[in-house]
Amino acid sequence: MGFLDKVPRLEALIERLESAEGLEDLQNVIEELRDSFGVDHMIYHWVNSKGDQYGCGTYDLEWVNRYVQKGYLRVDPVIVGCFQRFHPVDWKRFDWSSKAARAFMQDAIEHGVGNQGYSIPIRGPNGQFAHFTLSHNCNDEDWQTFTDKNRRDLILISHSFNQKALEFQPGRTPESSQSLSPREIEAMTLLATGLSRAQAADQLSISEHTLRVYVESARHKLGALNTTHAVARALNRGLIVI
Amino acid sequence: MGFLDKVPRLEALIERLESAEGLEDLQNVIEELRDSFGVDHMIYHWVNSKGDQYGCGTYDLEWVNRYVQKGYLRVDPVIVGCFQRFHPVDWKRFDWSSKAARAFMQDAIEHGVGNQGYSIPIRGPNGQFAHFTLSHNCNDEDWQTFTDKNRRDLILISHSFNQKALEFQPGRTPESSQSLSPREIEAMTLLATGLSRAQAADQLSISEHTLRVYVESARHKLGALNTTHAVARALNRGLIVI
DNA sequence: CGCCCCCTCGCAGTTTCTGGGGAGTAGGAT
DNA sequence: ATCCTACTCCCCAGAAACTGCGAGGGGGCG
Repeated sequence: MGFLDKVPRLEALIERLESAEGLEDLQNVIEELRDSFGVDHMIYHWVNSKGDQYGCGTYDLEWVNRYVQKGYLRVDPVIVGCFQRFHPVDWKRFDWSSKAARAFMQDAIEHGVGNQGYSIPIRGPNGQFAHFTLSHNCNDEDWQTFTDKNRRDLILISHSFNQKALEFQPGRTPESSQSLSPREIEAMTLLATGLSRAQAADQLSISEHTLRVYVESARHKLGALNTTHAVARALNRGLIVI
Repeated sequence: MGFLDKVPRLEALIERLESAEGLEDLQNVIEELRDSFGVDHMIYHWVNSKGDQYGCGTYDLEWVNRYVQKGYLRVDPVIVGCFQRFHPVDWKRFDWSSKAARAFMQDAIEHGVGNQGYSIPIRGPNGQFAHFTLSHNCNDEDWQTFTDKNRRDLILISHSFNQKALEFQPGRTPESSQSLSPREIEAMTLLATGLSRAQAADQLSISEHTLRVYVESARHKLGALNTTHAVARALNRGLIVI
């Protein structure tokens, strides 16, 4: 039975996904998902800008290691393309024109990655970014048919998968956020918009000294080392919005 | 017929949504969606870093104006709560404990917002943030039944809606092409974590002068007035993660 | 009533940031 | 081949921010 004839049952798949009990189990889940959709590979890949990454999926371990070791993260058009997009996208629509990208593609195909691919960008709080990707070996027409048919189910699955992955990801849970006083919020917000302390104080019609007290206070509450750090933390915790 | 008996046809709704031809038409679409689901209100609310906001939905115009004029954007637990979350969330799970939040809620209910609500956070490239929200007047049990039943459809609809809204707002991502270089990202990330320039330079094993060049460069690219501003913008646009 | 937090204001010395300059290498793109 | 970008290093002087010390009034809460 070809992969076009598979009829994945969304309900059952999501139920299984939500019953997952740890990162190891997610690996089992993604293999089951791959089988349910009948494609060659399915991958969840989480990444942040520090270069940390976590992934689970059905690629060869050798390829995964090579990917990490060669720093393909900064070359991979799937990463770059997903980062710029909102909606699911076929790999054909990525920019493969650069030399590095073409070399990467050739290397990938040699390591068992399919010639077709479909990736769903996912974004969470605090700039979290991931993508959920399917890869397969087939012709363009079949792939188009397949992705058209399963697009919505895949969106929902990728969402649930990301939620599960976030749950199991240590250190991604928000710290105990002590709230800021109204004045502190105002002061931090103005600084975050680029005003100097003097300008911000002027805008609030208070002395610069007073404003400084608010900023200091906010810094201490946030456990921040300096103003920039405090603004960054306040933004990250959603305490201020700019 | 109560709102629990409605059987919205996802296919038709999304088809209609994708045929929308402008922001004005999106307003029609959201009213049709509201009627299809049989709830009191449906809202799409887009927010950016500068405090600009765009919304369309079925709230009273008076309430919308009041919301903007009173700066409720900075108080609204729906905004704060969605900003910290990934998955759709019932309003009951937001933090309504602060005095400002309770005053806001009372004001909202007096202006026709329902006592129940369900919000879906949406994030796009470059730190774009929005939420898709339903509000209704009913008891907890009915609302739970309704949201459980329609959760998946609403996720898909909110996605398509956001894509459409993005399409019609090309100016939404004006400086999107101004991405930061790898070194600039590293430098900004370190500053955002509280390090001084000297410490950050040390960590990158470069001279402080060089680091300063990166920071300056990033500042110019981001159109920021100072380092704190630049860090705030980079965080908001999802260019760096801490 | 005392306690704690919030708001407001002040001084002074030290460190850091800002905003100009200039200069050279390497790699990719056109 | 040439241009452009990214990366690395250097100087200087003025402006701004940080650190740590202080003060007092107001409001809510047990």
